[in-house]
Amino acid sequence: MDKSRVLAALAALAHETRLDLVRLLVGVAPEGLAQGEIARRLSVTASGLAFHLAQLEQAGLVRARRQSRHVFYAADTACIGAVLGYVLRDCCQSHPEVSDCCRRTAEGRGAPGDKRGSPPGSQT
Amino acid sequence: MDKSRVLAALAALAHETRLDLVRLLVGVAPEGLAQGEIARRLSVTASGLAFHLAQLEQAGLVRARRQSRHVFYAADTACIGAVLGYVLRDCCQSHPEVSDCCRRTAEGRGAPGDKRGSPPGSQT
DNA sequence: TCAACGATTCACGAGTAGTTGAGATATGGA
DNA sequence: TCCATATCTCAACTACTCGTGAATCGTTGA
Repeated sequence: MDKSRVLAALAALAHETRLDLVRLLVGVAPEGLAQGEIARRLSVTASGLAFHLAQLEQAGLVRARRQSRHVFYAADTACIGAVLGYVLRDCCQSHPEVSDCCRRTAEGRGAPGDKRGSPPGSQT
Repeated sequence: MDKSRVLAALAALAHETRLDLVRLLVGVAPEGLAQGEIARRLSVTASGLAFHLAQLEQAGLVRARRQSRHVFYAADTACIGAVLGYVLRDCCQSHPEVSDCCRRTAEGRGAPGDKRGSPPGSQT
């Protein structure tokens, strides 16, 4: 897991459709879903879906598997975890507060002293 | 921490210069560094740095603080952790393998059965 | 007030991402 | 073989991002 792979993965995740794709595919991992079924569930066009799946596959976040006329896409849960772990360790040097907030948010507990209820500039 | 904030944060992180910025600023958190000092350390132009810092600040990943003629930028470690935690929980539904790989990578242990030494299509 | 310094903003051009529709390709069944 | 279905590829277009240099703004100290 090197820097360029992590950058590609982050760029791949930084799009609403692809984040939805990852959410959907992680939910059905490790079997995955056929492209047509994904298109139906997320209401995206076939060509748009192919584009986004290709991005995710190139970033290593999902893997494709042909089965007769269908192509099943499955989330690569190990790769997704490795990307998050890389950001935690290499970019954040395992900073205690980063790790702590990550764990708390992941456990659905939120931050105890969450001073930033709304971010500067992102409120509507 | 809603979806649009996470998307903005991921997009902000998905750039080499900004990932370097985050690494640098997390390393000196919570004090932060003045913009000129950051520019020197990372060898980027002043205008380019201002652009990237603005991206990071808008995404909530760093915070600016004026001190006389200097503007100090500090990483918002809680926000960074929350973004990672959101991806773990909301997008990956706390999938055990994702959490596991994340924890292992963050602890520098790597994955035990890492079948993907190199990703499909990202090797040079 | 003035000069020096740090930070910000602006315009411009190049490159890339995203969306869409049309057509091509591959597979399975009648 | 023919048709229906599933997936892929391509071109065209729009919109955005990024890097750069110049100009501008704000603060400080003489």
